Amino acid sequence: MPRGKIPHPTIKRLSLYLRELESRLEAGSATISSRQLGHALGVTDGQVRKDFAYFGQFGHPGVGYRIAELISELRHILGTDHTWRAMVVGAGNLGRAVTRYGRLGPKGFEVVAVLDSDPTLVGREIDGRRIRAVADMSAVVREHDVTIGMVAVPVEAAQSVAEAMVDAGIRGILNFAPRRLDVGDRVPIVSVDLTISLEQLAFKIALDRT
Amino acid sequence: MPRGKIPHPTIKRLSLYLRELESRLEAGSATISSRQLGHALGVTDGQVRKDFAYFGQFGHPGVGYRIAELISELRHILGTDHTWRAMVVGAGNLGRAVTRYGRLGPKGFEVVAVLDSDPTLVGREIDGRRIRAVADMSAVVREHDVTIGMVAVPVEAAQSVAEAMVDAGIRGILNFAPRRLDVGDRVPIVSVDLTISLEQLAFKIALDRT
DNA sequence: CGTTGTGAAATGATTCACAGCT
DNA sequence: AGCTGTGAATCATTTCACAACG
Repeated sequence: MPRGKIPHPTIKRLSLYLRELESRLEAGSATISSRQLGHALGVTDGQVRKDFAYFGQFGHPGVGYRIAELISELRHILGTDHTWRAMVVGAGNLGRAVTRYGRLGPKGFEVVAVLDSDPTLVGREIDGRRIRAVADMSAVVREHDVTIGMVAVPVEAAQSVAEAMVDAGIRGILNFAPRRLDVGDRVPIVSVDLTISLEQLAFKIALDRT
Repeated sequence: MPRGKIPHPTIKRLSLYLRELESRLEAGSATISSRQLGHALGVTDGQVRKDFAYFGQFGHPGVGYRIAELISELRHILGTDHTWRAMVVGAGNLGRAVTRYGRLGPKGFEVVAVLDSDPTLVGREIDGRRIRAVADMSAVVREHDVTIGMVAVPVEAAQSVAEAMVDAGIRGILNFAPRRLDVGDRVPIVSVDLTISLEQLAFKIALDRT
């Protein structure tokens, strides 16, 4: 669907546009101009128009963008116009928080399984889902047709869990462990690292001071 | 300390370099070349050298970079050569997970307080820290000399908590709520949004398919 | 030697500015 | 009148390539 090559920063902004648009639709707005949308996220109106133009012509001259329409387009582009089935590996604090995280459904994601290697946890329930053994990962992936794996285990176990996920047929990994995972380009990985976010914040605070 | 203007992408990589270097130091390595370090993160050797060159001359021709030395330099640049005191607002699943997150100390961060608005939670303990009322935020910030605030409340409360943090004298915000926070440039904000990370992953998976 | 530091060249992303549509 | 879509110009970042160094 994309016409030509898409800048990486554009893709990051697409999600931010979508979040803003959903909030405005809920608030009752029907249309929005590139100027208004850009202002909300701190980018220029031209940037907004260019970002969308990589994927087609979604706007209406003299009017702006119809919010509901643009939301569908963006969901289609991001691939969240259908639901992705995800599994969480690691039922510790973080795994439980992610599993119980609400509002994922309307965004196109669903946590369908939770796994842990601790035998005392296996069989318990989190938010209505019975914890399965990590050893059963392949079966779980098959049973639930899981496409996304979330790594929420201690850092020492993260690499081997990631490899097991790929072997089990997962298509992408969301990594919460504070280390680089090497799966040799076999599936895409997105990482969320608390300490790295904090470092970025610390740097920005120090800049402010100057 | 920085010579000239620093590209934003460079700052993001600094944290990644640091994480890799700490892991290699722990594994017993003493030096590393720009080639090896770049290979580990998927960037070119030239990129690595240029990134460091914005801040000074840390390498040794014919040898590479001495890891321990480079780690100190990076920590100094990022401002994590001293400890930042942080407070978590919101003692739900996520707030508890963040509060109990280990290994923050060696990275230069410490969660010194946890707050919640639910009176039935106030007074309870999380990981040895007594939960305080959100109404006492200013006092907590003063008592513990808190500089970083983490927003771990439901999305509806996020904006007002952020404003309260700024009023209480916080210097930077780490936001876990899935919305944009507006504090009018008064303090820097870094956001961690699970749904946005998942969308980015979904997009990458869809690309792979092509 | 192998490896850094760094200008110069190439590539990539953003801003500008305006024709054209409603 | 108001706003989009887009080529051209500007600005930012990365890559190249090589002199200088231990």
